[in-house]
Amino acid sequence: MLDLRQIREKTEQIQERLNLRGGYDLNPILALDQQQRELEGRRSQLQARSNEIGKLVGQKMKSGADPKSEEIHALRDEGNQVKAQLSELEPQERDLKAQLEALLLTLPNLPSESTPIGKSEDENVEIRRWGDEYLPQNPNILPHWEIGEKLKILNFERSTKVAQSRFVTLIGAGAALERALIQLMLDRQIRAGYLEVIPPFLINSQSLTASGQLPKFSEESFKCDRDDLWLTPTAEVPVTNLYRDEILSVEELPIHHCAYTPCFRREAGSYGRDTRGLIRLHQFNKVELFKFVHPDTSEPEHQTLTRDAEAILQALQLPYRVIELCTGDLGFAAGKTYDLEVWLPSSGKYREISSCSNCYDFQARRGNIRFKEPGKKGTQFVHTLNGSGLAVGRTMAAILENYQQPDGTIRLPEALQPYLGREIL
RNA sequence: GGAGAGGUGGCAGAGUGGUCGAAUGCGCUCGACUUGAAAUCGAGUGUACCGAAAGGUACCGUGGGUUCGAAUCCCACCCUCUCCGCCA
Repeated sequence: MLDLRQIREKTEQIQERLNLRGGYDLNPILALDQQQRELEGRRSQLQARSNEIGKLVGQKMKSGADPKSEEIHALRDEGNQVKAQLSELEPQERDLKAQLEALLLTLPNLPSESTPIGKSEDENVEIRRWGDEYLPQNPNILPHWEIGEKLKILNFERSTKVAQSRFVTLIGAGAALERALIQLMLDRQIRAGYLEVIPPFLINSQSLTASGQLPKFSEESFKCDRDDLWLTPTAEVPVTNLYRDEILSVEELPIHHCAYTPCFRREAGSYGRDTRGLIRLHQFNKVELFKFVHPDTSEPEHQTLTRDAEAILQALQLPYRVIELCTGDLGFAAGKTYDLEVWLPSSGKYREISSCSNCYDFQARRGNIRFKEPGKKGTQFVHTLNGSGLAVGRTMAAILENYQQPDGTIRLPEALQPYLGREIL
């Protein structure tokens, strides 16, 4: 959520930055804001008078005035009049506030000053590349779903029977590999200073609103209708909300968390895209990195978070590149994002395997996550950052392809071998 | 699912329908005393919105209601805890 006061005071600057990500009109918000504040002024004056009357009556009664005296009668009458006026203003004001809130919740975050300007993913900027020396030499690499089925470690067909398309069952070494990857990722991120959490996988609407999935993207998540609970689309949601409505002390910052969770996404609107394999499933595993930081440190924290995600790809010796998203391609809550893209030989392309975003105070404002600094008046919003470290299914896909040998076996990355107790799959 | 208890400030815990944003204790901050510390004593210590300021308004689980006036009374809902049942 953007700061209403900023919208009011720096309208043009904010409008300009919003335009970089597509058309958003601030005028309806400004109009509502003005009406609301005017109404609030009137209402609070009336309220003040009402309070005054209440006190006066109380004082008179206490000092032994006759409840039926004319004086008290007059006060009661006025009180009733004020109340009648209030009962007209109050619903109006409440309604305006709700409208205003609803509009504010639909505005995306502002792109940071340093974000490259562009309309679509075509204008994203490559920042760096790593691991060219690990690009596979084998010319006949099978797509990961083919080799996976051949090795009998992935099964898509039976999963469709059990659930739907876009689900997978991992079998034997496939299941073990998935677990090993999760374990390796967590081990390394914990060593890098992230405190592990396993949050609830079902989350309520308020949590989705705070992190930015609601109200605009409700069609992207699975919902349990009877319970106002949703299947988590990413650990970002439950982890952000761990500290919702809290005031942290400055010494608690920064908070670094890593979390393994399954993620559930409806993938509405992506019919026909990545229909085969592990790339786009309704359910996948992910280890997520998360930071709550002091605003002054969020830039460097973003860099190190990205490096921490990269460290996993490096440990697995998977070639990748780092892309900075342009203004037009930023996610709703993000102000600045680096995507990590891993090399997938079967498609001859780099594919997203991690997305590391600085959301600045956008989520903190929605979730009311603040901190207090001694010597400073009031509270400040924390900055939140998140990144995949990494998407596990896509990592498996990358391994099955990049490490494929001419004989159709998979030579496991060295870092992974201790976890599986073998070298070859 | 059945029965009961309860939701008040960072925590603990008072609160008769009227001056209660809320006693008291703990914690925390500052000051005094002390060579230093502890102990003791004194002062302070919620959040948000409006306002240049003075000040005003809101918040005692949430939403309604009664009343001139509600933390306190009424209604609905939510949540937590205990016991029983079921269950991994």
